[in-house]
Amino acid sequence: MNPTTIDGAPAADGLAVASRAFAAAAASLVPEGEPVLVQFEAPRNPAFGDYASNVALQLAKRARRAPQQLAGEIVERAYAAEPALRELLSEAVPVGGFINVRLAPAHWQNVVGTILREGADFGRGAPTGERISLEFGSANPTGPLLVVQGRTLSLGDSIANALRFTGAEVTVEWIVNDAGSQVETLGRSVYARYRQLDEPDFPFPEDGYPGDYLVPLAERLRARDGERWVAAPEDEWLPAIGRFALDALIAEQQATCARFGVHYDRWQSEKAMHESGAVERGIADLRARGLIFDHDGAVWMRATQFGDDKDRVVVRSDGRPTYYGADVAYHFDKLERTDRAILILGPDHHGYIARLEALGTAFGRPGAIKVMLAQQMTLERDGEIVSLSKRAGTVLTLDEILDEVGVDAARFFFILSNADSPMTFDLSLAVRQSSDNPVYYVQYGHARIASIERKAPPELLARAVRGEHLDLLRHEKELALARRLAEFPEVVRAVAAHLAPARLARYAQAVASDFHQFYMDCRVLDEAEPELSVARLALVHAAKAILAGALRLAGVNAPERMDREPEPAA
RNA sequence: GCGGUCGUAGCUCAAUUGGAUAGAGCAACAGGCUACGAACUUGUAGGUUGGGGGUUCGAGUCCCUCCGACCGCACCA
Repeated sequence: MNPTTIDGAPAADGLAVASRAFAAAAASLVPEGEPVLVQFEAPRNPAFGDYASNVALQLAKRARRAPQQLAGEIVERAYAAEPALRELLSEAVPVGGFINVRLAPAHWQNVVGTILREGADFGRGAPTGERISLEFGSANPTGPLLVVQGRTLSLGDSIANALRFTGAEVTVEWIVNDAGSQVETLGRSVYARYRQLDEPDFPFPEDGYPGDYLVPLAERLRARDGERWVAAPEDEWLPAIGRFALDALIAEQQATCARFGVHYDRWQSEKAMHESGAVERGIADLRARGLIFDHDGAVWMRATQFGDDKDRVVVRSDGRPTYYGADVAYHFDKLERTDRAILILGPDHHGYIARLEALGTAFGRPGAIKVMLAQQMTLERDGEIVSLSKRAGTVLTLDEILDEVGVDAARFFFILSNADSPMTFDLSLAVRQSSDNPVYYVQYGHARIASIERKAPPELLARAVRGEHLDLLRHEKELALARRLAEFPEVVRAVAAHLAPARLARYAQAVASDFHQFYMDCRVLDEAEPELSVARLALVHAAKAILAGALRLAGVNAPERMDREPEPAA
């Protein structure tokens, strides 16, 4: 666990000084042994101060003393040894074995100054050189993206942004399942729709992809090729139409991703991996490691060696690689290019986790592959559960939802809960475009600040941006807001470390809430007090930068103004 | 049957990975605009964290065991 640090803090960082002083004091109170590491964390309850250390609790057993008493002595000795603490801390109190620390206002004033200089890059990590592959989305290319995939896209893109913010080099990728029988099924389905344009009774394949969404494709096919496939033999039209449909649907999926603000660095074709020999290379690597055996004419991977419940076929007895075989190759390739690979899979791929993570170990890189599961999403409309099935032809596409609620509301909503919690999406709420959606709360905060700045005398704003008079920020609400802004770097790091974008959304809400509360109590523009106005303009300017930064990581716009739509007549 | 994920306020979800009195939003109730945007804000109410046991200074979090929901158990993808 890493001790809490505050980015951009001045050299005489109160927390760092306190940390060293407490460590020295604690060390003098316990018998010789391992060095004492003092960690601070922000307590949930603000009444316990800005930061708290549990060092006394952890040392209690070693020192054979009551933690409460130990904490008291650590504080005493630290103050005696480090007089500067009296300036840096406004208080340090032992309570219940914890040591609760409150930093002096100057600390938070300095944080505001730092944010003014660095903007939304406040706390951005220097490049670490770590290369990470992040795969998510990857729907079958047999239809449009559905609402459910919106969740994965939002989660994945926010995680990618957070990882990049912390200094990692991220490759966002999508595997296109363009090999295998589903392409033929797709080709037959489109062919049937194509024939049905003239012969409504032409039979639709039993296992074909139902719904009307392939009809426009069939029409495009006829516009392009006319009647040429009607009399053609199947071995001519099947590959041609399969390819045509695949290309069209992939392009459609890519367009939806782009509209949703999700950019992919790599669209990896599964077919291309087969054709380039990549699959054979990956399997050969495993064979060289003694993890492959032949049985019944097929090629098997010793998956049980890595906790899977049975060994897995990678090449069928007819010589065609399995889906897992392709994944062996894909992850062999990922690990050659990057230091680790993260995947977000849908709940139906659940049984696949062990097999995929095992590949990291198999390739000699234990822990290098991490699979996270996006739990199921239940859709609800008017209090009733909506069952959506691609097979049954009842679909709700991501594009349809975006038409209804817009990209911002959807992106924010989908990261309000983490991947591992099952989620219920209330469609009637979304369709209402109601201000219930928390994204408007955050955006409103940003727009409100923009409005203040439009109203502010330009020379005052200019002085504010230069960070003048920050020492006037002493009001409780001012300091509370500044404290919140200071958390930004650590929040983003936590999002990246725990792959938990919900924290980003929660944090954005907290910043907006602290701003709104400040706004109620503290007037920013006050002609009678120009210097205080400058200080407060500086604070809200910093808050605006952090709000914009958090929203940007979530893929959401930070508007300068918001226009309320008129309430629809009842 | 075997295995996995999940179970937190009426609803939707959090909880800094083992920390203090489990928090937000929505819904409910009662207040606040002749000053910078009321898409805001203040307060009230709402909980045996599915049940039980264990580990320890300390458990929503870790272990065991029941209950329940979902999912997986292919030479499909």
